[in-house]
Amino acid sequence: MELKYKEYQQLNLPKIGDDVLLEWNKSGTFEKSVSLREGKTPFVFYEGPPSANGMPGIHHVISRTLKDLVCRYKTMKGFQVKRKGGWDTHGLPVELGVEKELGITKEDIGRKISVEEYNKKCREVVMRFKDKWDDLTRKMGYWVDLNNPYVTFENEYIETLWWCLQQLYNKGYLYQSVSIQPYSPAAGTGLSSHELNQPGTYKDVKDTSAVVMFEAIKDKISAPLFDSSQQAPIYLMAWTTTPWTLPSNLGLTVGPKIEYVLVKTFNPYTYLPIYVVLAKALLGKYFKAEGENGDFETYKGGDKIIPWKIINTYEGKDLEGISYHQLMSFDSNSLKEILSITPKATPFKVIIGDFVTTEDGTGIVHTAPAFGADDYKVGKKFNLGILTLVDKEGKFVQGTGEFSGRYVKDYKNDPSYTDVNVDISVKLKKENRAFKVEKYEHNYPHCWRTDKPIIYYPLDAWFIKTTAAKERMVELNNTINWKPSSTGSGRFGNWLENMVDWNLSRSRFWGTPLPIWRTEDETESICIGSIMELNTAILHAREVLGRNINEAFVDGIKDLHKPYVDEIILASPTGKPMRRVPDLVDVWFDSGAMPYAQWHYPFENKEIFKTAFPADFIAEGVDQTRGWFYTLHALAVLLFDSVAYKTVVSNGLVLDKSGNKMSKRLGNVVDPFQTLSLYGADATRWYLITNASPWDSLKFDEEGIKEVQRKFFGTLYNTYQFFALYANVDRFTFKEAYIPYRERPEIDRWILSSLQSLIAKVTDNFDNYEPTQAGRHIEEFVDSHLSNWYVRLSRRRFWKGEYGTDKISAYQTLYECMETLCGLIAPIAPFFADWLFGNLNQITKRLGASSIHHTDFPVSNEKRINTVLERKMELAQQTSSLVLSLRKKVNIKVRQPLQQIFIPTLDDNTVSDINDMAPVIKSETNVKEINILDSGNNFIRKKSKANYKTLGKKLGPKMKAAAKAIEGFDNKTIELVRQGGYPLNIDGESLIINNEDIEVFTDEIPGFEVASRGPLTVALDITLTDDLLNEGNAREFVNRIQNLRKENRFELTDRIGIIIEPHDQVQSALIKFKDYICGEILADTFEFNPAIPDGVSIEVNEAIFKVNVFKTT
RNA sequence: AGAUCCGUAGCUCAGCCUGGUUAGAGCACUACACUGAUAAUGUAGGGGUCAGCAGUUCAAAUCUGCUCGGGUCUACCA
Repeated sequence: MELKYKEYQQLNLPKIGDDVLLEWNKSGTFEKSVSLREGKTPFVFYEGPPSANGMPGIHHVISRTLKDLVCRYKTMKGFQVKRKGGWDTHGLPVELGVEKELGITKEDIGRKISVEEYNKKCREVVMRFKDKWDDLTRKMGYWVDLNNPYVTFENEYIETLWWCLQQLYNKGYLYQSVSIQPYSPAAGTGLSSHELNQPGTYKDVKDTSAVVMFEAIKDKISAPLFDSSQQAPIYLMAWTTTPWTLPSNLGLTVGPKIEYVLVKTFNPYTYLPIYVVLAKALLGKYFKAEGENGDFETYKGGDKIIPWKIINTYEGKDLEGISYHQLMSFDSNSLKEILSITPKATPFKVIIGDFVTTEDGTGIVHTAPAFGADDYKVGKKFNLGILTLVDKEGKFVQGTGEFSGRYVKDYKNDPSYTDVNVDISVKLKKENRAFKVEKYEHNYPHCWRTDKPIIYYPLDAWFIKTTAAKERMVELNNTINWKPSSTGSGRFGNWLENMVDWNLSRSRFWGTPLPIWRTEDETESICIGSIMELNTAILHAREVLGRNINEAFVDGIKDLHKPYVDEIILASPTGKPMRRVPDLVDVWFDSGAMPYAQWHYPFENKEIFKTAFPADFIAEGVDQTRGWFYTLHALAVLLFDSVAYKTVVSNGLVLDKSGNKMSKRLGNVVDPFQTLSLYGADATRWYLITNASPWDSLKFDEEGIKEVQRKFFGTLYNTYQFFALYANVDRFTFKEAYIPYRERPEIDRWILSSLQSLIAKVTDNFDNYEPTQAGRHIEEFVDSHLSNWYVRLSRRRFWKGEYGTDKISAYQTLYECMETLCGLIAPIAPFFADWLFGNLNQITKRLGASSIHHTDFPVSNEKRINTVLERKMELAQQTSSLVLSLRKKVNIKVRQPLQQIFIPTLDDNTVSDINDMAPVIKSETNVKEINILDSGNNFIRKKSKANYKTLGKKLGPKMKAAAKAIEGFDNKTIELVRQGGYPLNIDGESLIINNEDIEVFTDEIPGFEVASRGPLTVALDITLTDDLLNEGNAREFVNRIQNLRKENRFELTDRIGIIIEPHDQVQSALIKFKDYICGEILADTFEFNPAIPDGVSIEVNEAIFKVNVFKTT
């Protein structure tokens, strides 16, 4: 039995996906697509590791589609693209999940459950949904190596991380310091930003706020202040919502460009005369307008209106360096104490900070370096020192006067708690140091576990000195191709500009331990860079410190996690014991180091690494910009002075169809498995890619997938079905010689030209990482060019006539289009492409590949691109469309032939174009003649319009008048302008206008109904002669019989006989067109019989009569 | 608060870079038509202050500035 193209009942995309997937798995299609390119230029791709402790969502499908299509495309372009999968396994989400599951909190770890057991649990949980992920990966057609993934908790992986850390340590980039972090005194623990971003942590609360007055000291620097005031002291006013930080105050920060004023007034609590300094913009907050320049002499304490007067104005930077008296002095915050902590500190002065605003407060910021990140930063910059007068339980330390031991907030749910902030404010009021005390409502973060307010608190942490390489990081970032580019220059570039050192420390349990050991006095420390180094050091320590230590590790360490590493004691060069610092490193370090750690570099795979760094391409969600994209970049620059990736695509979020973020809470999460099984991977992928640019957020709507399924895949599938139907009849298997392009009919050359143009566009878009545009171009081609024009117009060629050159040309052309389309769509719709390719290639064996993914991407043959032809065809389409609209208007169906149409045109090119396209237009619109009314024809009325583009430049303001004048031109004037140099009179001024300055058209033809679109106008002659009516009846009759053939399920090639009941209205037409009719309906016998035995009633243009059709073969 | 993306028909999106005449397509709705591939298609209809305001210009959906609304990221503030 000979091979036939498979024909199908209906399109079933999910089934196609399943079948193709089965084939891929059986034949190792993915592996082969990589091995086939052995020795070719590598295209390096990095997989950002997902965490398998949560279920995959639909948003994972979009980013993975994007990654997959690029890798598939590059493979087809001849590169070898290895794709190593990976798993992110450490980190807080994992730990929080385990805590929740076990019903414990962080404090219980090490008490209720050993660290060993806890980490064992984490290790189990972290791969909980690996199977689900692998399943999704396969079903969505994401080709990535699942068999040899990198896993961040494995010893080899961690060993490379240690190596990286040691490199940084040796370069002096790894250091310990204090950082100000969110801290919960109630829970006794620092909080990560992740925890702080839990819903409900930020609450509106009312706190006691105070505007307090710091007394300036008169000296050389402050002289400009004192020049204008003599009698009363001068105070710098600052505002705080946390009065408990005031004893720890060490500075006052002003904005360099903010305008400040010195104001003479009275203290509203003590009524004493004072001078105060504050931002001019905030005067209104503290002083009533009526009091300005009031009478200072008559003022009495208690008066409602307090007089005030601006004495002088300063810029922030003029105030820098002014010293002031400490606001609240205790034993614990004496200068002596400050200097004992920071020996060369110079506190109690005015400093400059960019972060100061005039939105709230006074424009002068009370600065306590221990209790705010900004404060700490400027404190350090201006050497203020640091005071931490509150301990980790949240109470004042001893030596802080009457406040000693008091909690700064009610952390213990103490019913007798009194607010220390109020007491501090009262004390300051009494001391003439408060200007305004009031309740202030603001948004403040709370600990998600205890519901108590957090404070910002200095905690020890290890840092990577990323700021040391800032310039280089910015420089190298400029070489990275960001999609979209705004993310690179904006979000990412901005982030780099404002970079701070990378806080690596996490005080958790399940993560990569920081491999630093140090002596108790912190004078000696080492950073371990490999397992071997650690094992040697373990044994060395036993030599030096005695045989009773590290007993469990004499055979080497088995697991680089806690608690084991913490049990190891090493010996310092001077023979002192060293213990590991307790911190783990930020999980982002794990993933940022994946270019090295995935290959266990430099312990193994040095050669592979050389060819696999940096990446040519990575892609993740835009939320990774300051996550993975940053850590990859930072480490590559610090370790290798290189970028980590050359191109990065950041895709946007997937929202639900109403534009809301998908969340479990709202219940609007889309289950990717369900989507894939319902619509298939191809339709889902195609929808995700073509609906919106990857970086725009996508409103996910199933209706959109249905549309893609129906419109794009349905159309392409139908095109194939059509082809298969007739190719099987004619036994077309592409065995005939390829018919040269120039010998093919115009319509074939046209679609082939469009195809080559399409290849060029698609290639260009894929090369520029614009898959959305690529997909949309393909859609356009399949729908409006291939299916609804080429196939539609060529239909007859496939089923009529001899199997000769014209027919073979049609088959070859359509085949080539479909085969090429397989290649073009393969990156986005890999299953359908392979399925269609298989259906075609199994019969013709044109390409020696078993999968489209093993072929080369189509290359555009520019010689075949005929833009003139493409333009002409467009004109034919438009003309046909206009004629059809006219037919509709006068209600004459297309099956009724009409005699002629008229097309007025004044452009010689259009004349020849229309003539060339006449056969197409005639057959499509069923008219006999096309009459072109050219410029020589004077009986049509010409109209003119200004060419705004050319005239606007010349005329400027006179444009409007000119346009109006031009619209009034008659035929004669238009002709004069076309001859050139016509003087147009506007406002008494003569302007020469030429042919190119006007557009001439005509949209009416006397006596005819016309239709226009743009410059094109068509008129239809609707005169119906008897001949035309007869032919119309004949064609109508053919249509009815064809429908009957179809209803009776006759084969395409079945010959029939026909008996017709005579009917006056159509009889003559049927007789006259008998040959035509028989030819169309494949009838061998054709007879009339008034006594028709049986048959069905048909209706031809209101004539109703019976016919009987029967097979004769 | 800063950065960034988005705002065009009931819905999904083009057009904006490079200003120009009547702002387009698909979906959905209605009617008619075409079809021996079609769950397709064609024609017609309704549907738009192009988020708003101001500026530049002869001319603004398009360029500039501001405002508003939505998303995301970062930060969290005296």
